Formats: sequence, C-alpha cells, structure tokens
Amino acid sequence: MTENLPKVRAPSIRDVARLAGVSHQTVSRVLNNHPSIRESTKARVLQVMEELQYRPNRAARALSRGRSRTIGILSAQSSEYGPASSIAAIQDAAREAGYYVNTANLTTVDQESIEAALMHLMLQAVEAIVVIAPQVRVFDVLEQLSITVPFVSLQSTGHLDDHALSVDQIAGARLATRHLIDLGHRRIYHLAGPQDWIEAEARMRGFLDEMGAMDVPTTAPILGDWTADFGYHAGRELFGRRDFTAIFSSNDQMALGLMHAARDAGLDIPRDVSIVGFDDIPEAAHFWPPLTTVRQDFGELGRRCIALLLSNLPGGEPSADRDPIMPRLIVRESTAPPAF
Amino acid sequence: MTENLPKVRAPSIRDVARLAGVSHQTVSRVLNNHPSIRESTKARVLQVMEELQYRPNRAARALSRGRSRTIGILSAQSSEYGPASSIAAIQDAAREAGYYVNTANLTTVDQESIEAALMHLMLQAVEAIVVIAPQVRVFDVLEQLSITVPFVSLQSTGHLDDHALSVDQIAGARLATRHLIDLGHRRIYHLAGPQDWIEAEARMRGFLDEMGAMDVPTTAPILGDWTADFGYHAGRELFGRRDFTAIFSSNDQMALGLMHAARDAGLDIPRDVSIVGFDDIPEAAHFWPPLTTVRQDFGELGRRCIALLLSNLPGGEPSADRDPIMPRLIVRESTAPPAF
DNA sequence: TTCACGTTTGTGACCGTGCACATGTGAACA
DNA sequence: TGTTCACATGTGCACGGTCACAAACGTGAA
Repeated sequence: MTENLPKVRAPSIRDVARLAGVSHQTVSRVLNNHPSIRESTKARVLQVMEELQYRPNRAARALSRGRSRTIGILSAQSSEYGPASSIAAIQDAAREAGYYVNTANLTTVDQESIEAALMHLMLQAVEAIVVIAPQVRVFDVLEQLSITVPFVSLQSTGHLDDHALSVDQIAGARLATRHLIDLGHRRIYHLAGPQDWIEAEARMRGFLDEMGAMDVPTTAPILGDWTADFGYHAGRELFGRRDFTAIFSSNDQMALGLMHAARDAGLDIPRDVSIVGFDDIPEAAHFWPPLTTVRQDFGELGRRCIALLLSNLPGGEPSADRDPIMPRLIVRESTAPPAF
Repeated sequence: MTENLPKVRAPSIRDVARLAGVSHQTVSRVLNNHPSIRESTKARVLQVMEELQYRPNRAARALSRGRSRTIGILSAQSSEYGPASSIAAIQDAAREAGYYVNTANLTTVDQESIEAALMHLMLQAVEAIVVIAPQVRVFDVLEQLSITVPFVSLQSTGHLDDHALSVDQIAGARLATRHLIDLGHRRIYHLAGPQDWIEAEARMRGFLDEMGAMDVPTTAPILGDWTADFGYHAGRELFGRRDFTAIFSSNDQMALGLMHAARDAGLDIPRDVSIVGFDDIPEAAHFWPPLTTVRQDFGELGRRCIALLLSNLPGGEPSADRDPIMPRLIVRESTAPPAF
C-alpha cells in the first residue's frame, strides 16, 4: 500500500542496490572507484544510477567520512577587482578538485567581525581557509581562537613560509619603481595600501628596496585604503606641494584617484607627473591617460593557492609549484621622463 | 583504558548531554530554541557547550533534517563590480539568515558550462539558486535538466514575476535617457549589454520607451559585452561617423571605453559628446571626466534577493518587499547640452 | 582432495542530529 | 482523590553514506 505512494525522497545507494541486485556497499564501491569490482557489476550499477538519476548526498558523505570537502575564504573588499578575481579563480580550481568553497565577507575589519566570519567558516567544518584580507589581524584572531585548520594567505612577501603563496609583489614593486628611476625620476612618492595587508607591505618593501639599491633618497610612504576616493584626496594634498615628479601607487584604483586630483590641480600626466599603478585591472588601459601598471595573474594565483592547500590536506599530492609568480610591467601612457 | 586515550573527535550533543546530566534530545532542543525547556536546564546545557567548545555538525544536521541550508549562486563575470557586489551582499544576507552560500562561476556561457555549474550546485543540494548571468540561456538549461529548486534572478525587468527581483532597470534607463533629452540632445545612441542578459534588455527597453515617449527618433542599439574594451572599439567606429551628440551606455565600464575612444578621436566630453553610464561603480566619480551615471544599490538588492528566496522556502516569512528598488541619476561632468 | 590465498561481495555498526512518540511531573479542577 | 492537561524530558530510530570485518568464490599448488 504505502509502497505505491509517490516517493519524494531522492534515491539513495540502497535504492540503487536493490534495483541492481547488489548490496549497498557494492554501490558505494562503484561510487568510490574501488579497484576490485567486476566490470559487469560496475556497469550494471552505473546503469541503474543513470536510470534513477541518482546523486550522492553530500551531507551523508561528509558525516560518515568526517570530512566536509569544503574550503573557506575569508575576504575583505570582495567586490574589488583583485580579490574578486582571486575568489573566482579559487572557486574554479576548487570545484575542479572536487571541493566546495564558502566565502565569508568582512564588512569591517575589526576583531569582532573577523571572529564572526571565522566562526561562520568553522561551523561549516571547512578543511582549510584562504585569507584575502588584512592578514596581521586575521592571523591574530586565528591564533586566539586556536583554530587549527590549515590556512593560506593569497598575497604575501617574496619569502615563502608554509602559509604563504604569492605573486612576487616585491619584485613587481621593484619593476615599477625601477621603471620610474630609469626614466630619470629621483623624487618619487609611494602611495601604499593599508599597513596590515601584507601585500601592501610587500609592495612598499619592493619600492624601498629598489630606491635603496639605486641610491635614490625616499620619503615616507602614504598609507591608503585601496580606494579611488582615497587616491583622490591624497592627490589633492600632494599636488599642493609638488615636491616630486612621480608617484608609485600600490593599486590601480588609487592611481585613478591620483590622476583625477592631478587634473583638478591643472597638471598634465605624464608631462608634469608620472604615475604607476599595480594590478592591471581591465579598466586601466582605458583610464586617461592609459595607466602604466604591474600586471598580476590572479587566475594562476587562485589555482596555485588551491594546489598548495590540497597538498597540505590528507591525501593530497606532495608538493605544489611554490615558485612565486612573476608579475609583468605594462607600460602605457601615464609615465614619461620628468620635464625638468 | 581506551577512555583515557586523547579524543580527537569533536564533541557531539551526546557528550554535552552526558556532562550536563540530560538526554541528547534536550541538548538538541536547546540548540533549536524549543519553547518548553526549563530555564535552569537550558542554562546548564549552554554552560557545558561553552566549556566543551561545542559546535554543531552541519553535515549531520543537513542529513537528518534533509535540508542543506545552502543557497547556490550561478554567476558569470563574477569579478566585475556589479556581480561581485551583489554576490557579497547575498552572502552577507544569507549568513545572517543562517544560510550558506556556494558560488559556481561560468567561465563561458555555453550550454555545457551552464550544465556543469548547475550540476555542481545540485550536488550540494542547494535549496535555491540565484542567477546572475545571461538568464535566457540559463533558464533553458534549468528547464531541460528539470531542476525544481526555487530560483531568483537578480536583475530583471520592471514587471515582477515569481522569479524576478529588481532594481527597476527600466526606470533607471529612462532617467538617464530623459536627462540627455532634457539637455537638448536629439540624436542619441545606446550601447547595450549582451542581449540575453535580461538586465541589458531592460535598460534597452527603458531607453526606447523614453525616446518614444518624448518623440525622439532612435537608431538601433549596439550590443556590447559589458567590457571597457568593447566600449573602446565601439567608440572608435562611432566617433568616425559622428551622427549623434550623446551616448547612453548600459554600464560604466563600456562608458569608460567610449570616453577613451572619444579622446583618441580628438573629441571633448561633454562639449562634443555627452555620455551617461549605468551602475555608478566607485571609480566612476574619478573617470575623466567624472561620469554621469545611474546608481544602483547592489547591497539592498542582495538583501531583498535573499528575503524573497527565503519566503519561498518552507518555513519562510510570507512576503518580502517586492517593490522594485528605484535607482538614482547621479549627474557629474560627462553630460552637457549639445554644442549645436 | 585439500588448503591457502586473492578477488569480489555482503553484513552490520557508526557518524551527529532531529523527529515521533512515550513518559514523568505538577497544577488545576471536579 | 482521581482526572485532565500543559509542560518538561527521555527513548529509539532514521537520515545516507563509509568503514571494518566476514563470507563466498575461484584458482593453483601441495
């Protein structure tokens, strides 16, 4: 009687087993590619699966194996081009490796917000965490909460530790700085990112290293917040003084704001001031003037990130490619030799 | 003996129950805020949970309830500002409502890729799907695969059906168009988005409606792909003819490309040509010239999207606020009366 | 024929939670 | 004092997989 009622339940391995005339364990073996299964049996099971439109239940799997196959991303500014591209690349790579991705956004980067986001991720039993945010603070909280999940930070310095994977930001920043020096600039400002983003710190270090190596005196970098608005306001102040001939901005958005402020001040770029950005967002080629910048391969970064993470997880391939990705200088029209 | 071995297992409700001297079911009741539990009992259980650092196991929950509490996002162009902002807002709203979010990106928008992405989402037993992509094709595939999960599309026309939620894109486009007409423009081009994005279609319709209502003759819109590169190339061609005095671009990136092309052609904006964008990305205020555009509240959109979705799910609040969100015209410096 | 051994398959328990149902408890009322 | 009822709590099983172990089978050597 009740057997004739329409089933709403999705088919389980036991349903498949019954129709294929085998045990549920055999079905499970087919699912997991167990080596010793007769070809004919396997084929029969697969056919029944197809007929029933069987889909394995992820929750059941996670429960019984004790592994969620989920990776968490902790991200700030996730709607900006850099982070967004990285996130997309990570998701794609993870999906390909059979992992799921869950993102927790930081609206503000205070302790409380970071804790809440981490909690959210831990509640889902993520097996690893990728940090795309001000690392310094996040790592503090990670330690405080004694979270033991492996984690990777996307952006980092050039020297690699276990948790870091990087575009070689230092090299990229040196490239940009060297370009300005080679053009003849000697008074160069650096508009940096927030101090607790290691990526910002790396770019700053690259700038300082290159300036030092080339024996060019430097002034203290200005700490920004990555936004075009900040670049604009910083620019209004800087262009009042004009004690410099070039600025290296640590991302393209702030560079855009700087150029806006320069026009407001009646200055021509690159004649009066040269500007270099960082990231090469798709819009950079269409800024006025088209922006000289440093291109990062976010996609490659995301893929490597997952590879590194998986290698740290049980059953992962031993070692991923850890060489830093080398960024490229893209010279456009926002840089030129100084006019005087 | 074995009891003394270090436990690696995370504590379960039974561990909590034992220490609190109650049954596992009582613990479960505390977890789910069951009304009839004595305050003192509840307090005791909560205290033990705290001591043990107990965290509910999501997989077990999903399995036993038969609900994953996960929402899937199907997204194309997920690193662009609009989609990325929406995704972030959806994630935040979902998290607040106790849901998890999983995003599947479309690298290409062909049938196969859409199918793969949908499969990925279905394998996780998502309870609902948000589409931020060319709807027409995605909906076809949804139907083909006979996927029955409720779904919502973020961008849509002004008339609301069950699956749509919108910024009133038509009204926004009319606002932009009207602004140009009010300035005195009579020969206005429209640079539209890809035809199978309903959002692109809505903006186009708004443009055509307003032009019709004001009795201004129109030419066929140009179909773009949302990128600044496309805007640039379209601009190179358009500015060769110059049989118009204004362009309404259906997003800010393409508008940026247009302005780039205009400069290449030696034209001044807004003196020779007026340009209006759509979205008001954070960079738009710093373009040269600062871009007149239509502002969308992506955050509000994301929140409403989740509200609508939850109202369709079992146990959801009845009806969310379905009034379309009205966009706002932001007048900057890329528009002016025609010179002749 | 018998036994050892590898391959293929089956049995039953278990993962952590929620649900249906049963039970215990005390207050209100006849 | 017994009955009724709402509240508070406990018991046992189901969810859909996986794991450890056992069993059936075929094969070749002693």
